[in-house]
Amino acid sequence: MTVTLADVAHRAQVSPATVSRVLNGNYPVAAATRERVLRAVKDLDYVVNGPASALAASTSSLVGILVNDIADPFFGIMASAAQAQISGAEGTPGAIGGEKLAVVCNTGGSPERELTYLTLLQRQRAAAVILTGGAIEDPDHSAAVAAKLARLAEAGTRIVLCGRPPLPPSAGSPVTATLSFDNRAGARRLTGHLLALGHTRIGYVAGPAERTTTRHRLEGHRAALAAAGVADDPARTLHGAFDRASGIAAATRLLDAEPGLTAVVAANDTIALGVCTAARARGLRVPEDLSVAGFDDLPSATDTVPALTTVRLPLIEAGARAGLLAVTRETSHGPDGVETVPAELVVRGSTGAIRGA
Amino acid sequence: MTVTLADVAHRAQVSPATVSRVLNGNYPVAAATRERVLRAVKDLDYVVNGPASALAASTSSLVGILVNDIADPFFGIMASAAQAQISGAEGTPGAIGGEKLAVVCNTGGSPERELTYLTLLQRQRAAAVILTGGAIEDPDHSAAVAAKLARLAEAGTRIVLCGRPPLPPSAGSPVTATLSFDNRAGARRLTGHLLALGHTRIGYVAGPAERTTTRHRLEGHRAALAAAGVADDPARTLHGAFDRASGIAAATRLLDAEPGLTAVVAANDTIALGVCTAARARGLRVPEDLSVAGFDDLPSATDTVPALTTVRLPLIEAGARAGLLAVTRETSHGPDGVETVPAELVVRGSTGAIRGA
DNA sequence: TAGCGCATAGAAAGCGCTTTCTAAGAGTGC
DNA sequence: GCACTCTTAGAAAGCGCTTTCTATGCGCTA
Repeated sequence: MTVTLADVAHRAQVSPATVSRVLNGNYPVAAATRERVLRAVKDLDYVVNGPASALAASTSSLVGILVNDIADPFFGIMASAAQAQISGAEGTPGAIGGEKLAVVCNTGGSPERELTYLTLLQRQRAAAVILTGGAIEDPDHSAAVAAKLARLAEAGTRIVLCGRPPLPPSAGSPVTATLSFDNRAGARRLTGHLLALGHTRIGYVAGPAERTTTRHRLEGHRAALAAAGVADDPARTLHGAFDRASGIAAATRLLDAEPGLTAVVAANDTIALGVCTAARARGLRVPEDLSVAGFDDLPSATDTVPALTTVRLPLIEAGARAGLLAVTRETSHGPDGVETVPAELVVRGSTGAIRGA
Repeated sequence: MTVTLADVAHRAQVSPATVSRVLNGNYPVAAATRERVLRAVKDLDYVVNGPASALAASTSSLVGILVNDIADPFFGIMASAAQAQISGAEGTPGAIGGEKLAVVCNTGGSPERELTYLTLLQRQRAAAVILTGGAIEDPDHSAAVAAKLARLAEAGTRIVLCGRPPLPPSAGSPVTATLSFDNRAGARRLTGHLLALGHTRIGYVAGPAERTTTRHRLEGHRAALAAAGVADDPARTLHGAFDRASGIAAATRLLDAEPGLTAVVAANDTIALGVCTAARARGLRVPEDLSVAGFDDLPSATDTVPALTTVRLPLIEAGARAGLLAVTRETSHGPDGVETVPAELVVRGSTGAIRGA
């Protein structure tokens, strides 16, 4: 049947214990012995039995990356960076254990599936779990997630939040590290930029109401308006999904209701692209007739003409850092294990001074 | 410490064997006993130890979905459909085992990472593996993949190809089922459509040269030209990546070299969107001055004005079917387990009759 | 009433690793 | 030259399940 560790041991003329030690590299083995074992491994084309290994060591080599929407580049970029980091982290100083299997789990934004995946990963005794993207703002669900994370942490699973707000810092929080995107500050700067250009009638296309990311960005937007003494007309804010169709629909409604808008801020770049499309469809030029701004600085933000003014989130860096924190003994800088990821304003062609200003 | 099956057995006043049987549902257990066990499971918040279970049963509940590019909606859509199907397939007639953990592994198009992931999934004794997207046309790599798949199949892992060409049908092929996209026929129809509109100077923006998908679509394109007796000028074909930037770059070069082109066919929709952008950037109207066509019929194909003429691939259906084949005892229709997924021409606004025709 | 089969549940032997505990040599210092 | 430490490797006991084999009790038929 399949080759087992015992077969390797036999061929290398050593005990199973020695083979295990060579493969896991956590115990001194004489160079000659090691060579012999590695040769036998290669000769027999031996592949470790993961479940057996996980059972004995009571931790597996699985790292789960939870994403809200697998088809959204925002998550794709982070997940891909995290995976690359984890795959390459084997030899990293401080690395925990050997080669990891980084896998992404798509919750589709559904609270139930988020919980299901967490349970499934718990069942697999995952080495680490990375949760990306905003959390769902439902008290019941948050509590259920927190409880699940506590169970995971108890079993030794490292937990990294990437782009999520920190969990309430209770004593003995289950979370290993949190990378918190500074959505509020970024949004504040973005709207501040538009205000500085003279805009005061600014529409806002928000994301799904129940996401923390949506709320934080909206709060930043409103804070900027308030700071500038500009009244915030609630009718100028519309909620939708984080996608292009949503941007088209919302922009259309917004401009129908108030054709005098001179700028529209979108909760992310994909929505912003939709807003641009909608604007052009009704004959408005960007930015001459309408300034449009996005958020995230996805690659697609520079695909259009003019390129999008947006807020840059270092997704690749954040994803990679999340991966690193997940599989090494490295601990987080920052108080309570929370690292704030900066959100930087990037001014491009899609925003301009208000006419006559 | 953590709750084990023995704890549950003790609480339910039954033997561990009975608990196992209740949880796996593969053996008759009296209703009353089952109830008692399920109560105990709930009371203790018991979660199966996946590795232990996998070790004893010599198969895990992991299903790996390999994708070339996690940030590409083409893969996102298929993967997401497959995941949804697998998560929901637990009770399906013919289902193999219980709840599965469907995870996606991003190879980034790298042959090494493809092999690495396959090995890692082998190590985890995955229940099934789904390989999506075109294969890499390198004899060494193909052989290595085939060998790896053989090892996986030997260990009981089901293997489903989705959007890949069938493996050479050797006796005892390791592949459980193949969903082969009919790229050639689709491409032939698409170019046929342009020829029917009177176009003869048609540019082609191909994908990466080493992918089977690229080759098949290009072959279809050329077959259509040949069938119409239109000479195929190799200079009109440019290879690039499957992304928008590639489309912009290639279209620019193509139109610089031969401004008289009246149509450009792209190897996929994302490239086509880039072609549209490049065309507009040089003042060409689509479709009046230049017809543009894509492939795949991604959601973004209808986001633009005019919407893209393209070839529809039923990605959701294919992904779901792949998921089903992966986790149920269902076998593939079609000879050698190969099912051909049709590619249907979708005519929209981005293609038009040649001027004066 | 004896005997048989069927439905249900327990006992126990692993699955293939990891890791603790133990042992055997090989150096080293006095 | 002897006791001691240090390095290296083996023996063996599980890790928590699944599953085969076995046992029990019950409802039948003859």
